[in-house]
Amino acid sequence: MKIATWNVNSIRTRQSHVINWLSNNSIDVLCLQETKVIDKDFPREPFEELGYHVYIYGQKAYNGVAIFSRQPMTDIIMGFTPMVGEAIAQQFDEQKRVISGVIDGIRIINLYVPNGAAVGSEKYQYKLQWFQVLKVYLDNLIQKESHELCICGDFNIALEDKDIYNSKGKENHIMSSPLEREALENILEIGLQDAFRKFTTEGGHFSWWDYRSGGFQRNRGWRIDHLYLTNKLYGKAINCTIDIEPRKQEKPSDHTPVILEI
Amino acid sequence: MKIATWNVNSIRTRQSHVINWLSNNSIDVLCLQETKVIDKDFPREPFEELGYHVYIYGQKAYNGVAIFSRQPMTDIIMGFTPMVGEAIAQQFDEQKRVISGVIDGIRIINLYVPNGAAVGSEKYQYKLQWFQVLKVYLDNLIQKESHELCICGDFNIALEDKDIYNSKGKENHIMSSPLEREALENILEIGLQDAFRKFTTEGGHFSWWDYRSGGFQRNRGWRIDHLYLTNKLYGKAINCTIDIEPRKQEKPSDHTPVILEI
DNA sequence: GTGAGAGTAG
DNA sequence: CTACTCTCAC
Repeated sequence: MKIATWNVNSIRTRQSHVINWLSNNSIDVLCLQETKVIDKDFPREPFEELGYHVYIYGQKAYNGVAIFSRQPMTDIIMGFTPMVGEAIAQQFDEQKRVISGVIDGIRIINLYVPNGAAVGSEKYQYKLQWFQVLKVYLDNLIQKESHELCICGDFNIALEDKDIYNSKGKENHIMSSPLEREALENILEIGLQDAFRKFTTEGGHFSWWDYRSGGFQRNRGWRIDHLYLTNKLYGKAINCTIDIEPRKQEKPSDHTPVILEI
Repeated sequence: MKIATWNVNSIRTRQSHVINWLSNNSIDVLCLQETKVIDKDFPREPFEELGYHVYIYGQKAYNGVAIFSRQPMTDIIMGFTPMVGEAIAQQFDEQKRVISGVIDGIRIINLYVPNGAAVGSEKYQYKLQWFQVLKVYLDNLIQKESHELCICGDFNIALEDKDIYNSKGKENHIMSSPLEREALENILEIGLQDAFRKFTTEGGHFSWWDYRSGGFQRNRGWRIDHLYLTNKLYGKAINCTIDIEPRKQEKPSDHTPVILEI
């Protein structure tokens, strides 16, 4: 079984890219971020024609997440609210960043973590708070269910310096600042491990390259798209790779897919 | 010799359309309207590579006119000001709608007449005033020079009911109202004749179809792009046709070229 | 319906 | 650098 995560930066603009990629890669579950479209305008049909069940949670212009699954998923959860209650989550769920469902006894949680703009900014505070809500979400989920977890998506955080093309001078950069890393590590403490790092220890593997100043051509990338697995599932992981082909194409997303095989 | 007029609705967006069309049609002079680009960003090179001399008079976002000519033109005039003086023309030349040059003893005057929005509106008044300035421009030009004239472009006026797909209910419509027609007829009184009407008398020939509500598919068009000639030149006219092929293509301009052969 | 630009976001 | 929304113009 192959589970992939891909920030497509607009599903409408990237429709053909995603179709081509799915046609050439036997993906069972694809988690998408930054679909940037309200649900009624989401192009479901082309993906349903490819044989996928389509679960979407979108908004206008920004954010938006979706899961495509060959087999139907169960127990779909949209946003934080069902797990943490309106009191805490309602304001956070104005931004559509979380969708989850169960397949083959695995709960897949697809996240689009806030970018955070600049360290210390209001959006940075929002990002850190968002992780606190995510923690409550996961704690409550674990109390209710006993599925293995695959928590994946665009985390907008590189946990280690080797996940950044040139880590020098980025000690307090957005996506690599200590507070962000702590926030993510705090999440992982519930018992999650980075699937990619089971198979690859060296640095220089990236999943995102800034559109600006030829980031991809110069390989100035960051590894910020991740698949985190609970213990049993981590044990079953056969492979985890980054496919940079989609990033080489015409009008690509700035992210490229990461694929887990179990 | 073939002289054509074409409102391209953005030369940058229509670059390939114009290149293809020029490659397949032996055009000596092409008058363009609505280039919608400032002079420094005008894509000169592709047209110069096709063998044309490029004369441009543009502005940001709106309006903008240009002439491409196989042979160099002389006595280029940009805007109204050189002919009517700043006092009258300066405000009108904020909108780049007039460019002119001489080739083979013919002065070609390329016009993008204001649209006028709605009858009675402020823009309608502007359109009528603009014709008064054009009259002064032509009177002064005729005093200075003795060239035959080819006055062409997007006139945003259909002079006769048969130039409109369904003239009923358009008695006081923009582009066909009596005051607009009078304004244009007043210009023609200096001794100009419609080249298209030398060869075709029946109606139902159009040069513009609204993008909205499938105007082209339903052939709901208007003939508002014209080539007017002084007597001697009118006598020499061999043919004048509308080429609707460009309007059939992907992402077309809402106008299609009109070609004069002399 | 289509294009350009300003503003916003990443 | 890319994508979206909004406004304006036609």
